[in-house]
Amino acid sequence: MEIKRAEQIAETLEQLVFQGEYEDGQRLDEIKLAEQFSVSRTPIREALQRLVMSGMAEQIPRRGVFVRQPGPVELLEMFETMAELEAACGRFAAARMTDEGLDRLADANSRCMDAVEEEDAARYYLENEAFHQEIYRGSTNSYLQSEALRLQNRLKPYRRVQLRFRGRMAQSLAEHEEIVQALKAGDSEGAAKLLRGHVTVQGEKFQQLMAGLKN
Amino acid sequence: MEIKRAEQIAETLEQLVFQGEYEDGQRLDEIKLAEQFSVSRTPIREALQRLVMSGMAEQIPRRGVFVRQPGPVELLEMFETMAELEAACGRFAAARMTDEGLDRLADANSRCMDAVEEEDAARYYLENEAFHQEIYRGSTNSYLQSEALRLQNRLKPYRRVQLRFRGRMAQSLAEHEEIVQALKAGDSEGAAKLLRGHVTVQGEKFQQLMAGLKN
DNA sequence: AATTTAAATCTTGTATACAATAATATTGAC
DNA sequence: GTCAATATTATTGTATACAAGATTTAAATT
Repeated sequence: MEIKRAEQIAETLEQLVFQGEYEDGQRLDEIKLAEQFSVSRTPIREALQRLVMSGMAEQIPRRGVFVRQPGPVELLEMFETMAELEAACGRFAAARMTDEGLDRLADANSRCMDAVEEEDAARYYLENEAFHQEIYRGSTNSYLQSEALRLQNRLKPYRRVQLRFRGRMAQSLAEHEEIVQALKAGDSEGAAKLLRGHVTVQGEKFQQLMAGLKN
Repeated sequence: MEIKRAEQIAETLEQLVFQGEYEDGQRLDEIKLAEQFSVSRTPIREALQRLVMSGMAEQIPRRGVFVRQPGPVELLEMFETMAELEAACGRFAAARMTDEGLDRLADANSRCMDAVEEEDAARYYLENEAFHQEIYRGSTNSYLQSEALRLQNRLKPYRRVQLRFRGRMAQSLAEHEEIVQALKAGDSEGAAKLLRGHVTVQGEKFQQLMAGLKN
């Protein structure tokens, strides 16, 4: 592993935890990681602290830090919370989005449409992310926006999976269309409700997939 | 200043920043803090990182960390977000709270009532906090609960102020009563709307007070 | 005198050394 | 042979030493 500084190490470790490189409960050995990254324990410890702060690991004093992969229950809770955050963004966005913002949203959605036509799930995943981020931005509340971005990023690896469902992309796109209409109409309640449902479905699909894998 | 370990130092620093001990933009000098706490720079740096992570300070690489007191705009944004988080908690709580939870909520509210009768603002502040936390808990979503607790804690020093408004405590209590009724009735939409309003008023009162102080 | 350049100083970031505590192994008693 | 007590080892947490970059001060040149 190449030499990096603390911040980059934290990012890399996040990626590794996201990718399931470490399993739940595994202790992150400071010394081994220091050797792997060819640095001393100091920047490793800083990176580990960041992992702990972002909820991806747990620290037990004098024992070490242990990766904490969210279980099915916590994931469902996180999806539920994401749905509520997005609903909140939509509520504000409906009342506050500028014409430019609505244009950007329409553009983002048309790129989603392109991805569906190309049946490019990887691209849809990215464009969909951008679409939602445009709504966060539209809330005109940078704190809420950053919180939404944070959780979106945290759920990233789990959202990816649910697009595998047959017809999910097309359905998702149809929901997008409704959401855009509500936002254009300035319908706060409608936008909030639609976004809540849109994201909740993601969580449910994910749960279905997880349950399916267990059988 | 007494000797403490990193975690305690972080807590103490948070308190100090909360109390406005350091003004916005002030650099937190590692060496000076190390001397003040009678420890080396290492635990100080850990504590500073935690401050940065919790958004109470900003880190500029190779320059240092600087306290970041939220301005009026950001505070309004945070109150708005709090309102939405509480609304979300209420939405779930209305559908999920157990009888025991409802009992605890009623108890918490009656303690709020006691505080109002005693005209004890400090106590009302505490009991009110407990009342809201009971609703977070009632959401039966520990992730959402922890997020709500996090923001509630972050807004703590600013909520305190708005209780100074004449009649605010009594009005707040009346709103509580409505909220309890909606939760008991299982009225998700009602509970969400009431809580949103209840918290939004707090933010608005705070804004009024800030505007008043400027004149 | 003002501006630019270079030197010195200060500060952060990293590495290493040490201290304290937890985990493990070893020895002894029953 | 098993359990307990103690010694050993390993690991985290803190202190100190060093390296690299940023800021300030001083000097030199125009």
